[in-house]
Amino acid sequence: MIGIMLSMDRKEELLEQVVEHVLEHGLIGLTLRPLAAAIGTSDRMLIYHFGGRDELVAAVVARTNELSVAAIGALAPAEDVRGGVEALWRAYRAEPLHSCLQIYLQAAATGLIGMEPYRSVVRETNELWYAALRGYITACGAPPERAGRIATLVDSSLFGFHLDLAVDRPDEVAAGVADLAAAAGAIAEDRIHSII
Amino acid sequence: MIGIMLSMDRKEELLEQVVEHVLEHGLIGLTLRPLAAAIGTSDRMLIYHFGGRDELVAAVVARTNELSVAAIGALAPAEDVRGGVEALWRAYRAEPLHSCLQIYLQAAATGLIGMEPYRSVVRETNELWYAALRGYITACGAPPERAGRIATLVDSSLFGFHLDLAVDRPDEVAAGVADLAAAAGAIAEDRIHSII
DNA sequence: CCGATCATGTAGCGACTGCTACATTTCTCA
DNA sequence: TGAGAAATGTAGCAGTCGCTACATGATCGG
Repeated sequence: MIGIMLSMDRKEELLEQVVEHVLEHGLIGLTLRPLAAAIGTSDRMLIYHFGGRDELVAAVVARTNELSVAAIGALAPAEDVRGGVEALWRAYRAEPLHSCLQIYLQAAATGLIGMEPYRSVVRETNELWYAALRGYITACGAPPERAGRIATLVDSSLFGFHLDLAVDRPDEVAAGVADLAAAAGAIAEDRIHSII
Repeated sequence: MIGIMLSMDRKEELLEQVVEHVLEHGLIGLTLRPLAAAIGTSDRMLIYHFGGRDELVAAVVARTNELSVAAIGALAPAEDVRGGVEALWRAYRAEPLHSCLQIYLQAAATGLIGMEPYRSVVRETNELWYAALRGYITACGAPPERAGRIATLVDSSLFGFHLDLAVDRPDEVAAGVADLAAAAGAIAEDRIHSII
C-alpha cells in the first residue's frame, strides 16, 4: 500500500518535472531521451512510470490544462463583464496561463490532423476549460442565459489574440481586446441590439 | 536555358504535389520518404530540387499562404463591414481557406517554440495575409483610418473561431461570429461608442 | 555526334526514435 | 531478517530520420 503510494508520488514528481520542461521547450518534437536527460532520469524510467510516450504526452496536456483552469479559478471576478474580459486578457499574457496556452495550441494543432493522443486529450480538456471560463464570466455578472454565448465569443477571440500577439503586431492587439471587451459587455447587458 | 526552365517547372510541379499532400495530411510530423512515396518520387529528388527539408517546408507554408491570400482576393466585397465579416467566415469554412488555415496553425504552433524555418516563414506570411485582410475590409467600406484596427480584431477572432469550430462546439460558434460582425460594423461606422 | 549539364536511381551513413530484455539495486512488510 | 515487489541501470533491437557519395540515364548546345 505504501509502496503503491510512493510509486504514485514518484510518477507525480516526474510529471511535474516533465511539465516544467515542456512549458519551457514546447510539446512539438518532444522526445524521451533528451527530455529524460534534462530532468535527470532516463527514457527507461519515463516509459516505466507512464507506460509509453503517448500516455506521457496525454498526462502533460491534461496537467497543463488543470493549471490553466486553476489560474482562471484563482482570478478575482471583475465588476462587470467588460472588466472581466480585460482581466482575462491580462491573465492570458502572464504566467502560468501564457505558457499553458502555448502547450494547448501545440496539442490542438497536432490533434487537428488526427494524431493521437493529442486529438482525444484536447477534446477532453476543452470541456473543463470552457466550463471554467463560463464560470468566470458568470461571476463577473453575466446573466446565466447568455454566459455561454459570451464565453464562446471571448474564448475564441482571446485565443486568436493570444496567437497574434505571440506571432506579430504586439501593439495593435490592445485595441482589438478593448473592442472585444466592449462587445462582450454589451451582450451581457443586453445592449447588443444597439450595435446590430 | 531550356534546361533551366524545365528544372524550374519540375520543382514547381513537385511543390504543387507536395502542397496537395500536406493540405490533406498535415505539416506536423511530415517526413521526406513517405511524402515522396505518396507523390511518386523519392526523398533524394525532393532534397535535390529544394535543397533540404527546411526549404521544402518553408516553400509549402509560403505557397499555402499565397493560396489563402488569393482566396481573399477572389472574395467579392460585401455591402458593409458586417457583411464582409460574415463573408470572410463563410470563406474560412470552405476550401481552400479551411485547409490552408490548418497548415498555418501548425506552422505557427511550431514556430512559437522557436523552431526554424517555421518561425521565420510564418512571420513573413503574416504581413501578406494581414494586408490582404485589411484590403478586403476596406473594400467592404471600412474607413481607411480604422481598417487596420478592424482587421486585427477580425483576423484574431475569426482565427480563434476557426480553431474552436474545428475542435469543438460547432454550433455555438455562429452566434459569436454574428456578435463579432456586429462589433466590427459598429467600429466601422463609428458607433463603437454606443457600446462602450 | 559529342561533351556537358541536368535529372534520377542505388545504396548507405551516422544519428536518433520508442521501446524492451535482462540484471541489479532498493525498499517494504510479514 | 528474509522474501518479494518496486525501482533503476545497462545494453541493445528494429526502425526511421535527413542527407550524401557515386553511378547512370536523359537532354541539351555546339
